[in-house]
Amino acid sequence: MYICSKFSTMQSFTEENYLKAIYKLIEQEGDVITTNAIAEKMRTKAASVTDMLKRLADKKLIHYKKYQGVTLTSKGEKIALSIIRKHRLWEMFLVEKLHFKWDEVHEVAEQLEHINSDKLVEQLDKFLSYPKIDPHGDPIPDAKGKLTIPKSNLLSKFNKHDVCIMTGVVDHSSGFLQYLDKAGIALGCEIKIKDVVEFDRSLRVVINKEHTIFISNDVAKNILAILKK
Amino acid sequence: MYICSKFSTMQSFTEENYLKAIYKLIEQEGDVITTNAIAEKMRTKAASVTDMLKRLADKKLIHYKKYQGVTLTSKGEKIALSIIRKHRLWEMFLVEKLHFKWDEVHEVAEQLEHINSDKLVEQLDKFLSYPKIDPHGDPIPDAKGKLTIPKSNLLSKFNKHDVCIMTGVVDHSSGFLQYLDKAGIALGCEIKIKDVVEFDRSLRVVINKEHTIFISNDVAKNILAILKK
DNA sequence: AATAATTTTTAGATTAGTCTAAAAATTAAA
DNA sequence: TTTAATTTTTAGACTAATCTAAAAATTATT
Ligand SMILES: [Mn+2]
Ligand SMILES: [Mn+2]
Ligand SMILES: [Mn+2]
Ligand SMILES: [Mn+2]
Repeated sequence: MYICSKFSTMQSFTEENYLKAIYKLIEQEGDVITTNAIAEKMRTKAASVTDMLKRLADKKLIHYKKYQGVTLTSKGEKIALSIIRKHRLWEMFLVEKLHFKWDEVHEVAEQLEHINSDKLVEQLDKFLSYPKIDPHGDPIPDAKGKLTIPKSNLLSKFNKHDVCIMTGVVDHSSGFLQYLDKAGIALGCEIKIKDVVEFDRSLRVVINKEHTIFISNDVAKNILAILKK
Repeated sequence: MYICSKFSTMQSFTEENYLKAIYKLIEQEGDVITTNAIAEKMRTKAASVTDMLKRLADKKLIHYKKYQGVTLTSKGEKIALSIIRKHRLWEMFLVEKLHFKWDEVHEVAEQLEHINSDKLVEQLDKFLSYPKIDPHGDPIPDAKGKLTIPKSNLLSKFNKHDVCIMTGVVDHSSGFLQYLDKAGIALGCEIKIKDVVEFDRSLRVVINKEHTIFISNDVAKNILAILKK
């Protein structure tokens, strides 16, 4: 079932989701992506993935040779980036204009990212004053698909006495985001590392010069930050 | 392909569109709707409609007996109204917040109306200050699905010397809406009928006490209005 | 280098939604 | 009240996307 049968340039929701999944796997895993990795990310079976890979290859959206893994063509990458752009702009809209919390936006954005209208995206971008990052600190590709990756590090990599600014998260699950809310940790807040426990690499930190909390290494590995100033 | 396999209450886009089409046909044509009428409205074939009617009947969304036509169950009507509510709220958003023109919103709203999130709809409604009508003058069902139909008449039914207020359109095509723009006729403007030509029932009218134009009976039959004061 | 384990692909089936062509039922006309 | 025209339904086929089970290819281990 096609969204719009009028134009051959149209993708189904499913195709768009595959392209996005492949893009994100390449972004984190490396250059060539396996069938199984896609199956896991898409929560489907390897056989279904193989089917889809053939179709995407036919449409020149991916480079694919049997048993050799997958990369995106520039056409495929362009589509993936436009989906990511829409996802993050909609998340921004939901938080900024409709007062959603940052742990409530992802599911809805998963639907909104497939709405097809260039004018809608550009006007939405303008309405939001051309945001550079989304509510989770992830960069928003510009209209041309250019994405400027902010260079931050895992909080777990910083040292005692470092003062840093929280810039993003690795784990985007609502569970983790709600934990951060409770801990008073939000995007842009100051995190001063008071102590690093040798034994388990857990941290004692001061948030916004206000309150002191302990965070496990597991948590620290899912927080992104940069050194202050 | 279901949008969300988690809940049995979920409809596919296609099912939602059929329910909406049946609702609108009942609204204008009368109580019982034929297979062919649905086929025409959905731009599909009668055989496809019969297939779908069986499925909708299985789900208790319509009352359907072979050869006897279709009506909506209250469950089916509730879904139809929620789709219409979303469609009109999104049109309002596009015009009010993203500065779309009234002839540009329908296609995009056709996509947005299927986004599934109660919170999104209620927050959007609030963000727009709970509008009662959409950019074309059509009433927006409230959160409970209650729809208050504004009682207006075709401009073609009014008489010489009547002064009325434009409240809506029958034809929603962008062609007709663009014609109205050019003629300076917009929702809420005053239309004073200066003359009715016997021969072809065309009208000479004054818009907003500003300019005089001639409109054919064909046009007048597609404009809704109420008497001023 | 041969065998075992793993990954990937094929084969065949299923479901939603669509189509055309033909059969059946209803409605209109003679 | 038969016959003709129209409407609606069935039958059978197609596509996209999915699945399971089995075959083939690749990679790892002896
Ligand atoms: Mn997200
Ligand atoms: Mn995000
Ligand atoms: Mn509309
Ligand atoms: Mn409208």
